Amino acid sequence: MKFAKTYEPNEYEPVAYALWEGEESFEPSGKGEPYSIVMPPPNANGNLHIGHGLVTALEDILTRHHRLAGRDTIWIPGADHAGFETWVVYERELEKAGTSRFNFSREELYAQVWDFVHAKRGDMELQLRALGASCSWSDLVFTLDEKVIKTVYKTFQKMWSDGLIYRGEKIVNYCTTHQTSFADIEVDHKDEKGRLWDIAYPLSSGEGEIIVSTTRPETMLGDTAVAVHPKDKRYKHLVGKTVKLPLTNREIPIITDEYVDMEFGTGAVKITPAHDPNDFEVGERHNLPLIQVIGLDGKMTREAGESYAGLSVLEAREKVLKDLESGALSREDKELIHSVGHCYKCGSIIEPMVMDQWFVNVKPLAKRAIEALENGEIKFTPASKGSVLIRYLENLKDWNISRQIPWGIPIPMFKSEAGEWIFDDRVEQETIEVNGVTYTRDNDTLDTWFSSGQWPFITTDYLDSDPNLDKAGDARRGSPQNRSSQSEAILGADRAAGPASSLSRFYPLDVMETAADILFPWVSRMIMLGLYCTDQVPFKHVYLHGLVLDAHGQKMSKSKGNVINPMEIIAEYGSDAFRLGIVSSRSAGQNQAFSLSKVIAGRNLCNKLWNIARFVQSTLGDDFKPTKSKVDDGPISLAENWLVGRLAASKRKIDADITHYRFAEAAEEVYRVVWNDVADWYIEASKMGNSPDLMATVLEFCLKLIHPFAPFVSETIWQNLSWTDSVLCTETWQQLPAYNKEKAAEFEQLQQLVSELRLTLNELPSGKKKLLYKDDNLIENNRELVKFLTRLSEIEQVSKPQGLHLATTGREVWLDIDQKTIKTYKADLEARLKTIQNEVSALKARLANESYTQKAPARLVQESKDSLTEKEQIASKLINELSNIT
RNA sequence: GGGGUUAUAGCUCAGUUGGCUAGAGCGCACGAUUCACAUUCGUGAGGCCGUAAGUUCAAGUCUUACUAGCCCCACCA
Repeated sequence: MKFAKTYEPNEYEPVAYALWEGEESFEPSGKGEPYSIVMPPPNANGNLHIGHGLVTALEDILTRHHRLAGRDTIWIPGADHAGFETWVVYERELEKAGTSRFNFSREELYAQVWDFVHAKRGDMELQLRALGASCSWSDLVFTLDEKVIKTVYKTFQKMWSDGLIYRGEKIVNYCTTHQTSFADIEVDHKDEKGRLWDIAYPLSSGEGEIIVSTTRPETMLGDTAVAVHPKDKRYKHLVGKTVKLPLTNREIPIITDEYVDMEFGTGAVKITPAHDPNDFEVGERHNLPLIQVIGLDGKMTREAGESYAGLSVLEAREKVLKDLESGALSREDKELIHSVGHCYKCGSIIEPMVMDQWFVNVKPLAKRAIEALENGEIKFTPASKGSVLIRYLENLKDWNISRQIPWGIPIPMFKSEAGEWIFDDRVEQETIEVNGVTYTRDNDTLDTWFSSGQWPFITTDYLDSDPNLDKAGDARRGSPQNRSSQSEAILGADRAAGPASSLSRFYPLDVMETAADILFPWVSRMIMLGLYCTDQVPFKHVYLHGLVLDAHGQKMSKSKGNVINPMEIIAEYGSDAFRLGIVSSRSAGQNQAFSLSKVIAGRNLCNKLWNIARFVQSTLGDDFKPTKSKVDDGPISLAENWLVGRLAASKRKIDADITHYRFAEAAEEVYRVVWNDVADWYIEASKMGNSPDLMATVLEFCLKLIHPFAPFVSETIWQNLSWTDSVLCTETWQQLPAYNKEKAAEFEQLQQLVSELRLTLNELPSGKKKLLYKDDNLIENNRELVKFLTRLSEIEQVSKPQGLHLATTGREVWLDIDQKTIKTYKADLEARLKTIQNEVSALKARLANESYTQKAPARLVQESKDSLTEKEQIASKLINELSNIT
């Protein structure tokens, strides 16, 4: 016997995975219609968390399902340099070592982080293997691979030429701790209690004052105006005059702007264009000067005044309030709840800062994306996310792609002394010379989403192959002077020589499966950049999964200590159990709890399957080989005919579920068919007689059904069977033999009989029971089977039956028991009669309703009638039986 | 402020275009048993499907309002 008594996942899983890798089972077959998924690249130097566990399970199910279906399937793995995330980790390492980023050049830092990441890289890939990911390892892409950078620069250059990337001095979100700017979407807004202070600004003329309300008094040092609403009558007479800014005595004008809310505070707002996004816009409209009073280090600048320079923002606030106490602070401060932006990594308050940065003009990109979405070119699961995305795109503002961190793709832009910017990809040089002019490199790096937004066509090498985009050009490098129609040429620049990539057939992707919370930062970018660079949507479907919460529905977090590590679950229950468990009880887009009981159920299913295999192999014998071709070897017994029908129906249901991304339902169906149909009925019945070849076919079919969900146990069994010599992972579906529907229906009748008998026997006192029947061919022909399934001591045909008539079975059968026992059973019978009578009267009432009989479909009406007749018969038999009990 | 989403058994969740008796896993109760499996087998008890109204022959499912929760977006000094 090749099958050990118990299935030990930890023992078999690595063996199965090694087999797959050795056989190159995950490489695309090159045959059939392409099917492609690209993995959202996990952090190269991190560990996988439970969310990755879900991603991997879902994407692997899709991949294996389609591979089994004969598609030319690829699942492209990736590893993310995770720009800012990794940088934060590395900066902490530097800190631990007692040094800081400021002691190294950009090149040194880049090299250090590279080594740091590569030293830690690999864990993540091992963990993906432990999860059973059947991804094509030879096609793995790291987000800093040469081909990534090459494509990203092409895109950058094209966008620069098209005027979609521009240099702008704008107000950006800035973390003074990490000393980098962020995109709007990276800022974490929290409602916080703040204080609102009223400060009197005296008019320059010396007569009167205007009181402004602010939550940030320290920024008044950078005020360049006071604004009121143009319709505000209270201040009409003051508009155009100037005030003397307290503490600095600078004169600033009183202006009007629609932005001001008359209802809020005093209705007069101090305007600090350098440190508030709204004020910045007001400043632009009114040509106000910018005075930067907070530096990039979070300290007050010299412009803030001698006595404030060098103070932190909070220290400056204290001092300003103190200095104002002499009179300008006009009233008691008030509390208010307002939203404050924080760095999503360290929690520092985000300072709006005016900086020179690279921006993407998103309007044209978003417009095209919206059109594609409205045309239904991409289907979303759940569907509502499509319209959510459209709304987001409609309101999208220009995108800051500059980051002041060394770990990332360098921005390929150089500036001359005269302030002229040019594109050049020689980023390894600090200065370059073009036509005798020296240009200096911009030291910033690109926002990671700018490169990962191009992931679908980068990973499939699409730009290197599409003949439509391959318009050879010689414009290797562009400058802003000739920003004409270069862009088309640029993309084709150095492609003409290269061979067409074999992966390009996989673009656009069939499905992009990812977390719902990166719909905006990632999915939106992929759609915009995909359309822009390839003229088509990057994927046909988007499936979004929600957060995996802890067992009580709480978000997992290190601080709460409720983090569940998928590797620990795998170590205890096995990878298959983890996959089955995490996929169950979960629907698209929904944040749902992780339930260990589902993992346990999954483990039990693996055990059940293992034991089915043990039973089958031992029944067939250790040297079994099928004698006939599988298709010809049809079912013989009633149970076999029934089971073949069930398997076919089950496969249809699972196919439909997967097509509609109903993973949990598909997994539930696998569980049901293996456990209930195969183990509980077919295997049990087969103990009373079976067709060996069919039994082998049934097992094979089950293994294929379950393989996408539980690849390890199914492959391990496949490898151990005496008659298989292939790899299950790369198998395709076989046809099931034909079956006889009448025989299948007869088996269902037997099932009903067995169930009724079991129920009745359960209610009766224990002991051996004999079943009597009069004329019943079904029972006659299946006497041994019924006896075995119900544990009856004997089944006999008699001419004069006696004992308890089992009316609810709908058959002429009796349990041979004495009157005394029957009497004890009377109450149960009465209860059952009552239930049936209730059903009868409900049916009668329904059929008495003319609206129902006239308007409901005839099929339903007929069903009601049939059901009524049947139940009335059983009821009358029960009444008859009860009357016989004395 | 805007948008999304959820409410079904003790717990975690299914329930697709309305169709009659609302399902699963785990848990619980009762019973069984040792030759596929105690990670087992059989049986059962648990549900005014959040509240109120409406549409319909028929509503867990559709509509409206309400209540409670969760999530996302947003610059309110």
